[in-house]
Amino acid sequence: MPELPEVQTIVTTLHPQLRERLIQSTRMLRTDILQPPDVNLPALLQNRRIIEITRRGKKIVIRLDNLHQFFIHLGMTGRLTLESPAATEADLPRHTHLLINLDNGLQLRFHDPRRFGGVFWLGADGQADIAMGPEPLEMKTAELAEKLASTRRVIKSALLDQSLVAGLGNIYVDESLFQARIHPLTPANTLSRTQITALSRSIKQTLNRALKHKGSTLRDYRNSDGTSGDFQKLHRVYDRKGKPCPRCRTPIERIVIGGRSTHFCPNCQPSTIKSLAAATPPRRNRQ
DNA sequence: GTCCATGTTCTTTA
DNA sequence: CTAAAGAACATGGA
Repeated sequence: MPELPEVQTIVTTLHPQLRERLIQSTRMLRTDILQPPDVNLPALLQNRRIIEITRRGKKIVIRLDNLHQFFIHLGMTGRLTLESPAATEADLPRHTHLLINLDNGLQLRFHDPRRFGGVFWLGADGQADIAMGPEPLEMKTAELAEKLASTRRVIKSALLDQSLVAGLGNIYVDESLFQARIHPLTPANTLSRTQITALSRSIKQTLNRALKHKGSTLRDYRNSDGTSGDFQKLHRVYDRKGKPCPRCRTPIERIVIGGRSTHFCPNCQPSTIKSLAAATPPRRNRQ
């Protein structure tokens, strides 16, 4: 759920509150959210000072004074919040998995009902960005072009692949493709130079607008202080099936691509492949 | 009961 | 062999 704008909002909020803080104690209420499963996280964090908290793709990376680091991934429903400690553990909200008590009397909490997220210990040598593509806000158009030329997958699926570009998810891919006027089923390696230039710009603009509004809250996402994002009000296609396109009033369509719901305007985002039907002819019986 | 969900990874198929 | 498509993961809300 949380994509780059949501994760960045959390990191931006948390950084000034976490930097220089001493970790006094750590409590794991569930151990199956930790990777690798055999590390003793409470022992590794005890009396360590947090140097900084940063973002890479959708990962929240925390670096300690001994140069060890770990990251938290929020998956679909994860929350990372800073609050006053509960009187007892029974008072904690259901699905709270990790508590980190700080020397300013506050408590960092990881909460995740579906548990698609988790805590990943990297230690001194682990790298947070193995198999991750460039940061979309920093990538050059040529970089995007090179990545897209290397795959025949449809553009919607390609942009969701974190090894291609890191940080985009279902919302911002749909919104970016709409702004660039690209049909989501277009094979990535058939995009024109002009389309790639437009896409590169659209991705950055979309993410920057979302950042200004502190992300999109559809259901689960909250900032670390519990507040919601605002950007869902400005979505042009995502979750707007049947509603009029803000540009041409044609009803927004919803289709499923790679198992993910995909929203687009059939008029503003025409398929450039003249006949998608002809490109994938009806299957004939073999032999 | 059904379907759907802001994500990733493992398995199967081509 | 590799790339791509599909299934699986776990919970809750409509």
